[in-house]
Amino acid sequence: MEIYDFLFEKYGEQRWWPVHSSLGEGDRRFEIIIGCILTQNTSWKNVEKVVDNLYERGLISAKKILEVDVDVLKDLIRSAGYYNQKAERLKRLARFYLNFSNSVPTREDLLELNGVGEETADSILLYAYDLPYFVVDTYTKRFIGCLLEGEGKNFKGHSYGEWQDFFHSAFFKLDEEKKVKLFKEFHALIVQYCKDVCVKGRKFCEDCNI
DNA sequence: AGCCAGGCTACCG
DNA sequence: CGGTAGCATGGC
Repeated sequence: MEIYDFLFEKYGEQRWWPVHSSLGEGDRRFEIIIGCILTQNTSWKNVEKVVDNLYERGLISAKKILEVDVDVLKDLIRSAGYYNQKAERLKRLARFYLNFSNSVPTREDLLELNGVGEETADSILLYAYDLPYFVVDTYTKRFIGCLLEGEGKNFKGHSYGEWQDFFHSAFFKLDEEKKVKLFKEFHALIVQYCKDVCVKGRKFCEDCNI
């Protein structure tokens, strides 16, 4: 919690989602899901263009994504990279989303989808469905691995679940609503801190006050 | 010019 | 099982 407070004071609220707050409830959630897929191993800057692109064409909608021709979709999401894979993943997620229009998918439901791994599943559960799953990405591993095991290692040999458990157990006392709020913000703050201070390929540890 | 970005799958030993 | 090549674009 001390680390969280430090980061929040340093950077403030991160406001990741939604990108377009004028969307209706359901589409707003779907926009988050789209973002989770598109940003896989891709800078958010490149993804943002695509999200705006889709928004302007009224395609932030599971139904519309299913209707649009897959080659047209590929062209629209081009700048987010891996467009062949990601177009198929968006189609699968759109169908999935409609299937769960009256219920909430579980983590296992999400992981059954081709193109959804642990991080993407947790991002969707946390940011789109407001469920308390801490998201572990490469930044998070670098950040917390450095604090727990020392700087300069590659932090292999730990499973995704081990990293996640560290955060879950640290905040087990909070009620669900507070966890969700904190997990969303904490993860985004860690990303910001890593872009700013724990920059890959360079060592700015002398600038690290944590 | 080269490395990196809010990963996942398939396939290898 | 753990480890890794391939996927692709744009920014710095």
